[in-house]
Amino acid sequence: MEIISKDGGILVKGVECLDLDLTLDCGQAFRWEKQDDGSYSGVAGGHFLNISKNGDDLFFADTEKEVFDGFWRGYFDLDKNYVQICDTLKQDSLLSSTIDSYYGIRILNQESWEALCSFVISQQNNIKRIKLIINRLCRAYGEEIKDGWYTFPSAERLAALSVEDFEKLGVGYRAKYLEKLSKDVASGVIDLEKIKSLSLDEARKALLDIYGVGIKVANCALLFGFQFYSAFPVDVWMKRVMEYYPDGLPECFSGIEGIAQQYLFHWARNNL
DNA sequence: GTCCAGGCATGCA
DNA sequence: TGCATGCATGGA
Repeated sequence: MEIISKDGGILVKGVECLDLDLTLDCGQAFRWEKQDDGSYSGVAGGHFLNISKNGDDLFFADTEKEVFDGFWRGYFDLDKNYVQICDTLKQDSLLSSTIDSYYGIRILNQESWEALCSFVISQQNNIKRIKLIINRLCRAYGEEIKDGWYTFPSAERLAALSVEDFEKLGVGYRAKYLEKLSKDVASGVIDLEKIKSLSLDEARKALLDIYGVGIKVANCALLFGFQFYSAFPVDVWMKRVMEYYPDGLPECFSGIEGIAQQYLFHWARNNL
């Protein structure tokens, strides 16, 4: 991997196992929009980004080196060896064919607050509508950092909202969960940074104490927002996949269960 | 009109 | 501990 400053952005050469379509539009992040030229635009970590891929070259448009090193490099998990991970996972026969079909899915290291909120909204909901709601939330309460592009609102900002305010965004019965979650994170009753430092089991336990967070939402948040690659979310799609693993998960998933899960989730949505 | 979606809290046994 | 039920909304 070679990193070059070019044309006001950052060019990363030699990026393997990264497919933008599969990674940015697979139901782990909800704020990326495909552009007519095939690139993706979105906001994460308070930064706007347009990203494009040409062969093994990845281009971060209008991006300073500091922001790339400080945020995007980690967000796209560029320092993890996904080629090796995929080789390991392909010891499993179902994943072997799945990875061949959908090569290049990565885990995005999202901010814990955004991930937690997003997956509370995701429950008993479909991906299209999750995106719709989160878009409304950001437009209403986020900060406009580029024309038409808004940040994900902070817990402090959302702590000022009432249950009715959330309901107006169309979140339905989840409004009461979001209202309490926002206030508790803003006040420090829930400390997301501390949860990051815990073991997987302890972190999961802490998330399960949150009103509106069950085992599925907790595991999604752990995987996508707290960097626990062993978290293995099981939703309605993954329940169907689990019939293929009656004896439990294979040994080769160990430590990277979450990455295996992303491939299986994608396979299930396209084949079951 | 009916069914379903990256489920959860609640009540009851 | 495990299971049934209600829950908001919008797209298919």
